[in-house]
Amino acid sequence: MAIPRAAKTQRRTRIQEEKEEQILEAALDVFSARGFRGSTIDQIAEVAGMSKPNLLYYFRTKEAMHRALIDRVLYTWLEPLRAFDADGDPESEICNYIRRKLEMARDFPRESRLFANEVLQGAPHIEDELKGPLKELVDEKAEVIRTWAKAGKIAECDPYHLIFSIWSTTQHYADFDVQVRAVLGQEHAGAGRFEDAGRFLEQLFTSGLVRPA
Amino acid sequence: MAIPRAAKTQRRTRIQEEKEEQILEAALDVFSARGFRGSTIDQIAEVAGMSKPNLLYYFRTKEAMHRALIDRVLYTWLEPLRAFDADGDPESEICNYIRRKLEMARDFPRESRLFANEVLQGAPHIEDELKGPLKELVDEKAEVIRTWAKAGKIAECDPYHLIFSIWSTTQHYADFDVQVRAVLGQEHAGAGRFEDAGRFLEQLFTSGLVRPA
DNA sequence: AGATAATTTGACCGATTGGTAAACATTACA
DNA sequence: TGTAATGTTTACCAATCGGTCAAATTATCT
Repeated sequence: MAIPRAAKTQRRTRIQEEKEEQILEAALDVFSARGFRGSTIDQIAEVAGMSKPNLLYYFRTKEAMHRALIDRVLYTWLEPLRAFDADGDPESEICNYIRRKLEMARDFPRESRLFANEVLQGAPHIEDELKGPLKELVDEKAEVIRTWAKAGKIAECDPYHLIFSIWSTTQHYADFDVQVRAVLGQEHAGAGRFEDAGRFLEQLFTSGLVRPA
Repeated sequence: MAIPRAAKTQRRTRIQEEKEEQILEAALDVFSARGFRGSTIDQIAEVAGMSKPNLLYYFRTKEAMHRALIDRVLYTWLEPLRAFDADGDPESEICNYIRRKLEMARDFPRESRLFANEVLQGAPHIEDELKGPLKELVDEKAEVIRTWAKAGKIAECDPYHLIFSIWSTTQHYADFDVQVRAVLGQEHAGAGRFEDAGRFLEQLFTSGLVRPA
């Protein structure tokens, strides 16, 4: 008889790791493209290349799959902000953050859309993560920015809204990719649009916020 | 026998206008909160306060409702960009645009989320609108901005990405409202957050892009 | 190899989905 | 007021939903 899933934390088979990997990869595909409610287990099963009951053998419910996916992706997703260094040079720290966030929008658009879908629909499954770990991290980094401003290293500004504006501008290129490409048209919607965006955003944020020496 | 719906364009009863209004209002509620696929006709019917078949008497399908809603909201939604005046003062035109977009994020968050949901999931129902009317409008306004830059009235920058950054930063406060409130916490998430955001964004965009006299 | 545990599948379940048919009720207008 | 058009509801449909179950298959270990 199959082991109850609670016991699986003890030892994990090679098959378990592979299959759970496969499933979460497929789940990322589907959830990020259609949102939680708009996705079906059958769709994920098809993308993962396995039968629905087989998929439900590894994750008992649709919600369990979603939660596992969120947990796996959230840490990575916050990495750029975590790397924000209080001892670094303010201007280059901000530029680095923008650049890294933009790279993530380019290289991991599904992860971005996964969260966007979730937050957009009221964050029913990640409210705790937002009010807990996320808020704490942002509070910490906002304090760093405030310190920089107090020291005259950057312009006085609301650090929270600064962070929001970096999030929104960069993630826009992942979440609203279809719109960006439609507006830019075939000529300018090529791979170069991320470089263009990077140049613009660096210009926007540095000359706006960082005082010239 | 009931008139086939195609003939309804000819004359519209008072009841028709009222009910269609009711339905679209309810549809905006539901679609904006759950996305197209995540919404059900029953939910919309319940919010609208009528039975499902009654609702389907006015809109034959779920898609017809969605399309009618998009059509009705799109024009209004683009109004602020349309008001962008080539003959105005660049700095105040940009500030006005930001302010109006922010007001819309505050006063019409459902409309913002409706489009966000749609675009986020690949814009299956509004691709034509994006590549047609939207692109044309943005092309026109981008040309205005370029002219300003050429005339030395504002800094040289990519006009398309400037527009994108205004869209993303302002709409962020509607689309990601839950996240914004979670991060700001109860103390700072009050009604004042839109004023704070407005101040920050004006600072960001003007001192970054508009050359001092 | 054989026993045991782990994995996979097809058949199936009740609930919900988008949508229909037709009877019924109401309105508008002559 | 009568009647035809309009509006509303009840009952229903096939398809799909998330999820279960037991049987069949495969991997693991002695």
